This record gives sequence, C-alpha cells and structure tokens, in this order.
Amino acid sequence: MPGRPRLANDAWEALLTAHAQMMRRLAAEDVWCEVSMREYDVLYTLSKCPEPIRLGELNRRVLLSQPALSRMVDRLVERGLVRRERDAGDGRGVLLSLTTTGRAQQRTTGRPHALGVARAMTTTFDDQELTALRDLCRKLAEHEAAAEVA
Amino acid sequence: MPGRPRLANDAWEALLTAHAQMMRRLAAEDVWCEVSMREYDVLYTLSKCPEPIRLGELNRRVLLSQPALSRMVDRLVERGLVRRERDAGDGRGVLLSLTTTGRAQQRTTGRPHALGVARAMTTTFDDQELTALRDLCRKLAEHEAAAEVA
DNA sequence: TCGAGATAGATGCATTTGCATATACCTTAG
DNA sequence: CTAAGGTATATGCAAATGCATCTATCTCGA
Repeated sequence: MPGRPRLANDAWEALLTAHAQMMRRLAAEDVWCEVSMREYDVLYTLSKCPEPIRLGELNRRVLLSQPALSRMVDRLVERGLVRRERDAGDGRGVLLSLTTTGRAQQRTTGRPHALGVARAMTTTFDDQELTALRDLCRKLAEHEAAAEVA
Repeated sequence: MPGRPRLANDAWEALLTAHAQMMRRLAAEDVWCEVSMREYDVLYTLSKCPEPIRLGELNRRVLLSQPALSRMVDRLVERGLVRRERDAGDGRGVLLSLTTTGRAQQRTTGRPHALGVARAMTTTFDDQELTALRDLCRKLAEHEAAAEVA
C-alpha cells in the first residue's frame, strides 16, 4: 500500500500518460487539415462563450503563453475565423468572438473530432467510469482554478 | 442524464482542463531553472528505464515529434545529461541512457517537483479518489497503447 | 548474394513558441 | 487634474517544433 505522496504522484503520472496517449490518437485522426488541434482548442473555447471574451480570459482556458495566444488569434483573425474588437469599456483590452465562418469551421472540425473522442472513451469505459473520471477531473480543475487566484 | 457520447466528451474535456490547470500550476513552481518541464519529462522517462532504450521507444512515451525529440536529445547529450550510443545489434538505432550527472539532475529537479505534485493532488483528493483517478487513467492509457498497435 | 522495400534516426526549413520587454490605456493617491 | 503605478495586449528575437525528406542500415525473397 503506497504512501499518500506516492499515490498522488502515481495518479498524476497516470493522468499525464493517458493525456499523451489520447492526444496522439486524436492527432492521428484525419480532421486537422483545416485547423490544427491548438487552433481548434481556441475555436472550441470561443464557441462555448455566449458573448465575446477578453484575450486574458481566453488565455486562462488555453494552455499557451499570452504572446503565443495573441499571435495565434492574429492568424485566426487573418483567416476570418475570429473577430477581434477593442473593448469599448476598457481601451486596453480586446473582445474575441467567432465569426460565422469560424463557428462553421468549429462545427465542421468538431463533429468528427467528437466522434473520435467518443469512440476512444466509450470503448474503454462504461458509463459509471466515465462519470467518475469526469467528476474527478472537474474537481481537480476547479481546485486548481481556485488555487491560482490566491 | 447525458447520452453516452456526450458523457464521453465531457469526461475528455474535463481531463484536458485538469491537465491544463495542473500544468500551469506546476510550471509556475520554481524548479525549472536547470531543465525545462519537457526536458524533465525525458530525463524522468529515462530514469525509469533499467537499461538504455531506443529513441523510438522514448518517443512512444514522450509527446513530441520524432525530429523534435531527436534534437532535444542532442541538446541533453551536449549538456552531458544523456548518453547516446549506437546500438551494436542494429546499426540504424541509438541507445539512450542517463549519465551520472543526468541522473543527479533528474533527482534534483524531481524531488521538489514531486512535492509540488503531491501538494496539489493531496489537497484536492482523498486516498480513495487518488486511487480511482490513477486506475481510470491507467486504464485509458493502456487501452490507447493497445489500440495504436493495431 | 543481391536488390527492393522497410525501418531508425538525422537534417533542411518554415512556422510557432516563450521570454523579455514595449506600448497603450486605466486607476488612484495627492 | 496629474503623475506614478498597474493592467491588457503586442512585438523583437532567439529557441524549439513539426513536416517533409534524406541517409544509413536492416530484412527478405528471388
């Protein structure tokens, strides 16, 4: 019976490995010709927002440095997928949202991608396990989100 | 009650979010001055191998493209942390292992890093949850590892 | 034994990333 | 109202990354 710190590290290592394996599998799916996985991450995050969000807010949800994200948004704006407008209430900030094209692209890429995710996860887990994994991961994410404020 | 595919995607999204949040937190820990997180990933993976392994084998466990990994190994060899020798049994391949310095560096970086991981995970989860998360993630990783052979 | 095809790893090159820092704008004490 | 300090995003630049491809070596059937 492993000690608590050991167990904690084993769990984290397992999560890392699972993440890496799944990323590989999903990267191999033939759906990333129009937008890359990282770009999709941005499009998907924006697609979930009912209204425009700040770059900083987007940055909190996407694992990229602020400058890298800023430039990725440049490219997506250039390609007509994302709209970037100055925030009227705070002239420093920008407000980001999907264009109609961007939303369409997100759906076009997202549909087969979601199928791939579902295929991988449902062949591995039953409903109870899926729920357990989802809840554990949400708990971890929320705990970290709360911690970073402090 | 969500459908099965929906549940599968929610679980994956939660895993991704948890991963991203933890990575941010761990990246913020003040232990990455000597080796970066990705370099540590390589050193750690090698440290777990009882004997030298191939670049391709290492590549299977580290989420980097083959060329990127090849060059990262270049740099680690240059810095004296990794040994790279031609495989006597197969002249195309190389065998990688940690040098004494590399092993020491892995420990030096790994100790405080592991503490950070333990801090984050144990403040979030009890033992039962840690075990559940570990086992679920291992199951997913193993399922994917088995799938990629096919 | 030889040559076609397969495999392991390295390299050229354009793109992307992160770090440090600059710029623009906001906030607030005085 | 202003200047000092803070916050949001952008930019310069070196380093790292991925894709395509190359080289070297291995395998195997004729």
